[in-house]
Amino acid sequence: MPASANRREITKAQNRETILVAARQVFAQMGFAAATVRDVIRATPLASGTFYNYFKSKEEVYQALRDDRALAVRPRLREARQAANTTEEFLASGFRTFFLFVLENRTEVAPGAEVSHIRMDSPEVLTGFAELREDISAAIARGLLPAMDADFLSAALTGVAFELADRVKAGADVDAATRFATAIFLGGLPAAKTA
Amino acid sequence: MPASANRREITKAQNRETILVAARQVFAQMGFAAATVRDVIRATPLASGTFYNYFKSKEEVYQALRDDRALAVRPRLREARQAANTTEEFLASGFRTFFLFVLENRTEVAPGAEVSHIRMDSPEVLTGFAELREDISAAIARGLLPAMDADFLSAALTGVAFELADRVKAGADVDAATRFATAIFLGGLPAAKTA
Amino acid sequence: MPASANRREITKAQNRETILVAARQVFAQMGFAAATVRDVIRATPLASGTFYNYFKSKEEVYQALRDDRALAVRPRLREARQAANTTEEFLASGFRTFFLFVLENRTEVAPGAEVSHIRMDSPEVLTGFAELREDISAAIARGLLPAMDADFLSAALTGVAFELADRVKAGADVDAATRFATAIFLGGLPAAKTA
Amino acid sequence: MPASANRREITKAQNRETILVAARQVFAQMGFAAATVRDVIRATPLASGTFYNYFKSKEEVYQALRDDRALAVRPRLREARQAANTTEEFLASGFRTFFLFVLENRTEVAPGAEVSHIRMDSPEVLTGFAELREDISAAIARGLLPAMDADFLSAALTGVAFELADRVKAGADVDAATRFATAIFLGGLPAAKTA
DNA sequence: TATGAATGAGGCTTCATTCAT
DNA sequence: AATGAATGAAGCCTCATTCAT
Repeated sequence: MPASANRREITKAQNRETILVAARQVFAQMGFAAATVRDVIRATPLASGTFYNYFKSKEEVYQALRDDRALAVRPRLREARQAANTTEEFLASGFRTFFLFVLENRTEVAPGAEVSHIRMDSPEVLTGFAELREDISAAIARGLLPAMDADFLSAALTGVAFELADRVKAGADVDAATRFATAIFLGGLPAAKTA
Repeated sequence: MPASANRREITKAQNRETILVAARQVFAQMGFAAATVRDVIRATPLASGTFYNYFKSKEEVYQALRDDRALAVRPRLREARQAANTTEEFLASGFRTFFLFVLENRTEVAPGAEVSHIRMDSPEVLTGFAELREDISAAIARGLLPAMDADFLSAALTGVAFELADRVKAGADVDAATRFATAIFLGGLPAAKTA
Repeated sequence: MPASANRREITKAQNRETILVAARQVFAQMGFAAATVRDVIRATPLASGTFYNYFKSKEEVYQALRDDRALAVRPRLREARQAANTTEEFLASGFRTFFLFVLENRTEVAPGAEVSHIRMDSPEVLTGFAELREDISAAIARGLLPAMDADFLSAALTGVAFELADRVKAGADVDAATRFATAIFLGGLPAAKTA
Repeated sequence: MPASANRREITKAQNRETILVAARQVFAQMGFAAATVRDVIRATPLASGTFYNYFKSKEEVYQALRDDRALAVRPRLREARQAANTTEEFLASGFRTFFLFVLENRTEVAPGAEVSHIRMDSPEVLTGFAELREDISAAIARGLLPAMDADFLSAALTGVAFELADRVKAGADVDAATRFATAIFLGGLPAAKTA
């Protein structure tokens, strides 16, 4: 009965997705620490027992959520960086891709909710950071970037990207943010100087 | 009987401190989301009811912890920045002060615990960010920094500072991190180039 | 699977009833004010959480108890009053029905326990009072009762009924109490005169 | 140091009174069952420990409250009944005195608060009921009332008095209520007939 | 005697999870 | 696989009461 098996597969995928979508809203609304499995279930048409057919805990949902996003953004970032032919392209396309992704995926956050930066060491996320370091090393090898501590550079790029992403989420212009971040790394403060 | 009133005051201050110290350890060990008020109380010689004479919830303790730290680091940062006579000094002393503070205040984190960055909008913390922006604007006016978007610059400095601080906590050298961050903002990647 | 759905419904109804029975005993034994939800649960084979699947608080159980009783006695009182063909029948059958009901439903009260008359304004109870007033007005219209303030009469009947019911619960004869109350309303003290 | 001892006595009496007044308001506002000793203390300028210099529990305060009121109304009722020279006077002055007392002593009740009729068997209250029975027996002996079951009559008078008192508290006219209650006991429904 | 913080028992409630249907 | 009520552990918090000052 392949058709029926198929149907079942589809339902399973749908239920998983239903839970993930609900969890994302709930975590955004009340914050991860305050949210409970019950809250996630309640935001769903499913029964409480059904949750456990898909996830073992809210931590696992959270991991899945982050991994999904990491999986979604990683290829885009990789492609952007690897297609770069100049230092400027390497930086600008990385920042721009990240800002656009953040903008697309922003969820309405309840005022007063925590901004939870839960630790990011799931394999999928760690792979994202590893890829950044790899791409940096490759770019240094290709001559796109000067020789330097890839770990420090990766940290600095990440920090600037995340902080400016917050400004973008708050309404700042993607192009302006991209130009600013790129300028800093290309030439420091003098390069970011207002005309 | 002022002496006796004093004694009471002292005990109260000690109890409050006892709770804060315990909370800091507990949050570091198990992560803020997983920690409970009970866990904090258990890490204390005090009775459960006593906790509620000082804080209403674990969120309130968390706020107090952050505010205490913000209050401690803010004057040091301000002084470092305001004493600067050159662009390099402005950047380097700010970064170095922050890295040293983070190192002094690092708490042993249980492996696998979340790194929770709960929302940072308490007055004390917000004041810290506001002070950074003020100091940037003042530095621009003094000619220490070129004219630019103070909001973006503040975000970029903050991002680099926090990310590199993580590396410092993980064992990176304070001087190396300071030099790297300063070089990036002084002259971009070329300036951070390995000799 | 309607049978299985049925089974569940039955279990639910049984649980609800179990709680109500336990609550009634507990309230009678220790008084409503002194009783706790825990006491009610302990008088039950159910788990603590189960209580909250049925009631939100002891107040809600209390309401349910009173409403159940109000629902049980109201039709009997209505029928007794509406079947009356004489003033005496109207009064006597109302009092007798009430006394008998109270006797059937009396719970052993621990000596020293409060007799708590929590507020009686749930819809079911209020409807009981409204029905009495309606029946009084109808009886006046039918000529069974002389024209008078239905509100005052309703209050007087209620007061006499409840107070004499206490004597009945304490062992007084239902017939004697019924005769006395009826006589008072038929002809005042002279009519209640001992032979 | 008699003056100072005196002063102390006065303060003690004032504190006791302060607590009683606060307790009365609190019980009226939230209902006896929901009220806590803490609530009473909070409605007071006194410290929590001070409460226990005067009362052992909220039950004891409640007793004191009722006893104070019973002590206040009892002589008035006795005097009213004993001064009566006719059946009508006996009834009317008893009811009127009670209604007036209730009106003077009514406390604003929070909507939705329980109307708690906690058990009334403190010595002071029981004495009030005993006095009513005594006065009834004496009145029968004096020929003011016909011979009848003093217990039933006491119950009926009490029931009518308390129920009509509720109407009086709700705004009904004291004279109208007195006339109605008196008429019922003098001649039953016909005597209470609207002109 | 008054004060008010400390105590810890214990009531209240929710929660994650199980499991019979 | 889905359901949703039952479970009871455990967190939350208040409370009555004590007691050092």
